Amino acid sequence: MPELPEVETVVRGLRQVLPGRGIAEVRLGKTDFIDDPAALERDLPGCRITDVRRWGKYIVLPLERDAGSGDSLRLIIHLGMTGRLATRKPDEPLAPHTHAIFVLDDGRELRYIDPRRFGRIALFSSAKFESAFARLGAEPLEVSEADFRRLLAGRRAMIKALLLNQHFLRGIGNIYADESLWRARLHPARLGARLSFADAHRLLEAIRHVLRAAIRLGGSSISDFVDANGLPGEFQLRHRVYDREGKGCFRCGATIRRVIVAGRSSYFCPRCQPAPRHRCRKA
DNA sequence: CGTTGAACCTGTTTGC
DNA sequence: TGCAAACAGGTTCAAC
Repeated sequence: MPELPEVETVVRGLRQVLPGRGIAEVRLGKTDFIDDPAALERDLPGCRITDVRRWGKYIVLPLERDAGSGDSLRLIIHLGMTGRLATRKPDEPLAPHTHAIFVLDDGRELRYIDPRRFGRIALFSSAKFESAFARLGAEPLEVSEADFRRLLAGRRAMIKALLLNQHFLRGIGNIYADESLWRARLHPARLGARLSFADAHRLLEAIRHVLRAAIRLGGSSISDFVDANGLPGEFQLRHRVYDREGKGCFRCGATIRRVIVAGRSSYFCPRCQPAPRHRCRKA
């Protein structure tokens, strides 16, 4: 569910209601995906949420303590595969797998739901946040074409692996990697360093186009993604290759195939996205 | 540097 | 129908 467009959708929704709100109380369920549960319960009450930001696939809530002691905190939330984050009124029934509730000072609740618990919740000081998150790659919607070309240069990994690597670019996941590669007519097993100038140009254009369109439509709702208000996205209706094995390519009609690249299902059109002929390195 | 496979969890879909 | 296998939007780690 949650790649860059879905996280951005959630962030935009939460930004309408969270900034300025104080955290009154923290209630936790299962905590095996939380870095330091005791720290949340100890340090969060009394904090005020000043903003809602996105950093790759992370939701970042900058906090200030009303004592004004100077050391600001950042609550970071990663949705993993099945995480959901939304505000609810306290009388609304608790969804199954609700593992964290942040009670706000207006009586509403920010609830985190995650059946598989592949997500992550952690509290960082501003300084530790900077050092830990600066290591991630550039934002795909902000990186320049020149920088993108520089990133690709010398990378012997397959382009699909690079797109999924959050230290290469931050925020792209399996759906948007495949959708972008299809639009750019690049086979997922092509090597990054072997992409031509024109290939790189098309790929970055495709990434920008696909991510922007997905954000505009509120993300992709495969089975259960909903935004901060509980509404599903619509970009799944616009998927051109993802999860379309055996169906016709929207561009040329050839049969979409699925192969495993970088350990993940990768959908591509064998005609539009021709397989690379890697030079044989042995013997 | 790179790749692969497994692990972390639960739920849903698919196949025999 | 029933049960088991396969699969799922992500990340991390060990082993090669």
